[in-house]
Amino acid sequence: MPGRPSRPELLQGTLDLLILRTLLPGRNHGHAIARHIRRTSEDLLQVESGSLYPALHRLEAKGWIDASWDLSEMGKRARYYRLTPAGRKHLAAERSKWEALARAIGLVLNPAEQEGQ
Amino acid sequence: MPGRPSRPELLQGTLDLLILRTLLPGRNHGHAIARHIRRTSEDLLQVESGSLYPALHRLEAKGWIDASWDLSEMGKRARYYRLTPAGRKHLAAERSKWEALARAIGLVLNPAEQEGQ
DNA sequence: GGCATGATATAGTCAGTCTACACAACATTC
DNA sequence: GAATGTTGTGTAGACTGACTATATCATGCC
Repeated sequence: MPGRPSRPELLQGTLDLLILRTLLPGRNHGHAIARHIRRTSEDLLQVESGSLYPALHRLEAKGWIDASWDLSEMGKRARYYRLTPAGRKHLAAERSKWEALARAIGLVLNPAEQEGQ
Repeated sequence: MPGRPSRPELLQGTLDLLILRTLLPGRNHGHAIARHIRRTSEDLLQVESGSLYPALHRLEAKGWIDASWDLSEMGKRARYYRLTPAGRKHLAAERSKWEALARAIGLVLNPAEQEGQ
């Protein structure tokens, strides 16, 4: 019986975005994707395997990425994922949705101090 | 039987933050809180009542806000909410959590282009 | 009476992240 | 050859919280 989950570190939906972005320069496998996200976020974002793999399967099912087995740099079998053309488009769309959302929330948190109530 | 929900506009957890922030200058009622969020976000964020009221009850149950009945500017009965001292602290904490998260995601989306892999 | 508006509320659905485990393959070491 | 560590993938189950849809009530107005 799994214990009490503390509330999610990551906001729902952003993980897909981070994974797709990580795959933009080229193919990669799950473990390395998680590592890359952790490192580029300066250890702020830690993607656990219980979030990572369901997300990868989800993205593959939707056709944003495709996968094939290969060997990792360490010589272990690993599943390499790659952005599909559709995934590339989707990434661009999700990215601007994120920018818009972050900006909107920023507006509420720090309003532009217009006059007129 | 409720229909198919399109995916959430808002990311999980952010609504609480927006509500608390809206109450920072002073007390307000639900309808007006939603209106304020919509306006200050330039209509990007639309909080529906099915999200709003559960969130208000949740925040009240946690002790971040308290409530009393009164009359709105329009002469209708309305439930006015006010930040508690604990809520004020919680807002500050949530706010910096949001800033950190947004920054972390920004780092992954637009890495700082350091040399070295 | 009928209708629009302001305001609060709840039921039920669903997506997605979390914790906690499990497991396979290989290398190293004793 | 047994134990151990590392790399890598995976699943089960719980939980949170936002969504759609709908209901209710009061007031003002024609």
